[in-house]
Amino acid sequence: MARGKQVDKSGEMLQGTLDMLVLRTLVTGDAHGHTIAKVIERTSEDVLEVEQGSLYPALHRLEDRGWVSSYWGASENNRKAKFYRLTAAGRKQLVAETSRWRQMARAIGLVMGEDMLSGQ
Amino acid sequence: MARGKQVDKSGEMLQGTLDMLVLRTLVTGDAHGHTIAKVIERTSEDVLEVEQGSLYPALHRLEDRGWVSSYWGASENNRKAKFYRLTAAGRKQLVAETSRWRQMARAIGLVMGEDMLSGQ
DNA sequence: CTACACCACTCGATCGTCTATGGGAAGAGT
DNA sequence: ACTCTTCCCATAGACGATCGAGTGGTGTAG
Repeated sequence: MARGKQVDKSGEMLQGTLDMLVLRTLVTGDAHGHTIAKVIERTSEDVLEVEQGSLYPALHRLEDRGWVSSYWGASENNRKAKFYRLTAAGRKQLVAETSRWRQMARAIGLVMGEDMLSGQ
Repeated sequence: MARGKQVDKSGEMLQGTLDMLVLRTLVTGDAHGHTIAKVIERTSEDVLEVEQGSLYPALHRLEDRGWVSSYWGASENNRKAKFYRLTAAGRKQLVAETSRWRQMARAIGLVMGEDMLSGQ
């Protein structure tokens, strides 16, 4: 098929939102990487795809910045797994990123000419 | 000032949406770079900032891909300016990117636990 | 004992954005 | 005439997030 390339894989469009999504997922409780990815994929109705090559760097990034902490434990399937817990700073960051996300989404809606509903 | 860095400039969060915004702006009519940037900033109520270092590469990118065409003309202020026009392929691309944007925004809303209003 | 799902991690490449910098030309003010 | 500001286009280098592909290890089921 003399086709060009399909430029859009899901993740490429909204770079920068993965951290927020991970943080949000951890509000429910501690979780390890594999689970976090599955939860995001499922709750997004499989629209979002979380690649491992994006997930683990993100997790380490969040930990470096002090937004999550980690500890080793056993997964639901009795395997060794690194669990992540949201820190106080992480909660603040989540609030900040969420409000920024809403602001940006609304701004884009304005330009696109929709009534996207500010939703506050 | 012993300040670190402010990680979030607006554009960094939604990488990939600039093309869509530019395309959308051109639906109204041909325009040159400087104007396109102003229109996006204004209609977004100054939430979005369009840096020249992002705008011109984006414009050239869009032209390379055949989504816009360009021609030299005179601006409203009687200055030399390169105008851009949406092509038929550009319109199709805009439709595709818009629907993708809506899908992603909705998916993120689901994960974030909001009722962001699917809006169709 | 083999196959597979689960779990973590890493590397190279790519791509879009940013900051910074360059130039040129019109119009206003001095 | 000169300068200053605003408008307008453009590019270079650095940066950071993502992707694709690959490594390695371990319970569990057949």
